[in-house]
Amino acid sequence: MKQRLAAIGTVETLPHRVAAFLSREIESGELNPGARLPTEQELSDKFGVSRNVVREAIAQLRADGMIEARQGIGAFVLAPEQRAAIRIDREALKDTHNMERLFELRCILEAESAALAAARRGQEHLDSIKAALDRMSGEERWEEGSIDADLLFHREIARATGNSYIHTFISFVCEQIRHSIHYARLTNPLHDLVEVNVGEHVRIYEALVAGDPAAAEAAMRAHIVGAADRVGVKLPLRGAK
Amino acid sequence: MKQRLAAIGTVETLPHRVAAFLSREIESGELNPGARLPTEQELSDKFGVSRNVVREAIAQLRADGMIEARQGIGAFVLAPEQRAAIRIDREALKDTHNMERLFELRCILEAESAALAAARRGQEHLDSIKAALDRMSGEERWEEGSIDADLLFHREIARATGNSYIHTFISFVCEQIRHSIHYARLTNPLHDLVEVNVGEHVRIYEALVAGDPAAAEAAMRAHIVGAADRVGVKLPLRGAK
DNA sequence: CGGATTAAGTTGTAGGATGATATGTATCAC
DNA sequence: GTGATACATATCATCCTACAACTTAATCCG
Repeated sequence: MKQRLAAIGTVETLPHRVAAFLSREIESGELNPGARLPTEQELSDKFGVSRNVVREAIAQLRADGMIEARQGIGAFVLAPEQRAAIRIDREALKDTHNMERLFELRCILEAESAALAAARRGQEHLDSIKAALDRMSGEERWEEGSIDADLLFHREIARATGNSYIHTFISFVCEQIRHSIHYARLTNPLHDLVEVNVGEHVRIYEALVAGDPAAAEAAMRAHIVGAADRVGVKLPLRGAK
Repeated sequence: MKQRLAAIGTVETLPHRVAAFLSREIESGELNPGARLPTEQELSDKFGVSRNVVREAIAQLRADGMIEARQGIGAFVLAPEQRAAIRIDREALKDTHNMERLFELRCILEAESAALAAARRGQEHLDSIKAALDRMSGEERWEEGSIDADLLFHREIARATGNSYIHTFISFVCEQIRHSIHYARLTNPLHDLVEVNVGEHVRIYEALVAGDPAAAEAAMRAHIVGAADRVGVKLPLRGAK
C-alpha cells in the first residue's frame, strides 16, 4: 500500500516528486478545480513520506497558484486562470505535435521581437548581438558553446526591444526548446546546417543594423522556420492545427 | 536581531514570505548567479522562523529554477536562463512603464492568436466565443462578471488556435493584467467605454466568422490598444521603448 | 607523501508537539 | 422556535528534535 513513490520516476527530492505527482493529477483532470486534495496526513501515508515532505510539495503548488490551502479545512484545486506561473512540461515536448506548437509560439514572439529591436536598438545592442554572432560563427560553432551563443543572440535581440517581458518570455521558450532537443544537436552537427544557421543569423543582424523592422521580422521568421526544420519540426501553417 | 519578517509585508504564510524575500534578493542582483545562499540554519536564525519554514521557501525557489541545492554544500543561485517558470511581479505592474510593456506583449500574442483562430476555428469554437460575447454584452456588462466573460472571450479565441501554449500564455498575461487593474474597472464602469469595448469584441468575432486572419488580427490589435487606453495605458509605438 | 579514516558542515527526511483557523454540533437564553 | 455562545473536531501552520546522506576538510598511519 505504501507506494514510496516507486512508480513516480526521476531521482529528484521527495517533495519535488510529490509535487510533480499532484501536478499531473491536476493537469490531467483527475483533480478538477474546486476539488479537495487528500489531507496532508493522508498524502503522507499514501506516499510513505513524512508530512514535512508533503508540506514542501504543497508549498510549491501553492506558489504556482495551482492550489490554495485553507487552515482547518484542507487544500483545494484552483482554476487554471489562477495560475501564478507558466511552466512547460518537458515530457510533453517529446511529442512532436507539442514541439511544433511551441516553435510556433516562439516564432510569433521572436518575429515581433526582431521587428521591435530593429526599430529600437542602439549601438550597444548591436555590439552585443554582434558579439554573440561572432561567437556562434567562430571556433565554437561545432561545440555546445555555439548553442549558448545562438540563444544569447536571440536574448540580446529581445533585450533590444526594451521590453523585459518579451525578453523573459523568449528566453524561457528558447531554453525549454533547447533542453528538449539538446541531445539531437550535440550528436551530429551537420556541416551544411551549421553554416546555413549562421547565415540566417547574419541576415537577421543585417536587418537590425539597417533598422528595418519588416526585414528583421521576415528574416527572423525564416530563421525560426528553418531552425525548426533542422531538428525535424515542421511549423504548422496558418491553416493547420 | 530576529526580524521575524516584520519588514517583509503581506499577510501570507511564512514560507511564502521567506521565498519572496529571497526571490527579491536574487532578482535585484543582491545575490548573483553562482552565489551561495546562507545555510538553512542561518536563514532560520535570521528570520526567526523554524528550519521547516526555510525549507519550504527553498523548495519553492528550487521548483522555479532560481536556485539549486546540493546536499552537504549549500544552495546556489542559478542563472536566469535556467528558470523553470515565468512569473510576473504584480508589484512591478503598478509602474505604468511596466504595464505598457506587458500590454505590448499581450498585443503581440493576441493579434497573432486572432489571426490563427480565424484560419483554424471550427463551429464549436465560434459557438463558445459567441457565448462569451453574449455574456459580456448582456446583463452582466456592468458587473464584474463581464470581466470574466471578456477574458473568456479571449481565451476561447486562443483555444481556437489549436495551440495550447498560445492559450496558456495569453490566459496568464490577461490574468496578470486583470489583477492589476481590477479595482479601477470596478470602481467606475463608464457607459460609453463599455459599449465601445463590446463593439470591438463584435468586430473581432465577425472577422473570425468570416475566417479572415488579417481582419481578425487588425481588429484584435485595435481592441488591445483601445483596452489599454481605457485603463490609462498607452502602448509603446514601434519606435518607442 | 599518499591513501585511508575521521570529523565537521550542510542538506534531506522523519516524527512528534503545539498553535491557529474553520466548521459543525450541542447547549443556553430569550 | 430562533439566535447566540461554547465546545469538539478536523486540518493546516509552525516549531522542535533526531538521524540519514552527502560533501569537504582535517587528521592519522604506513
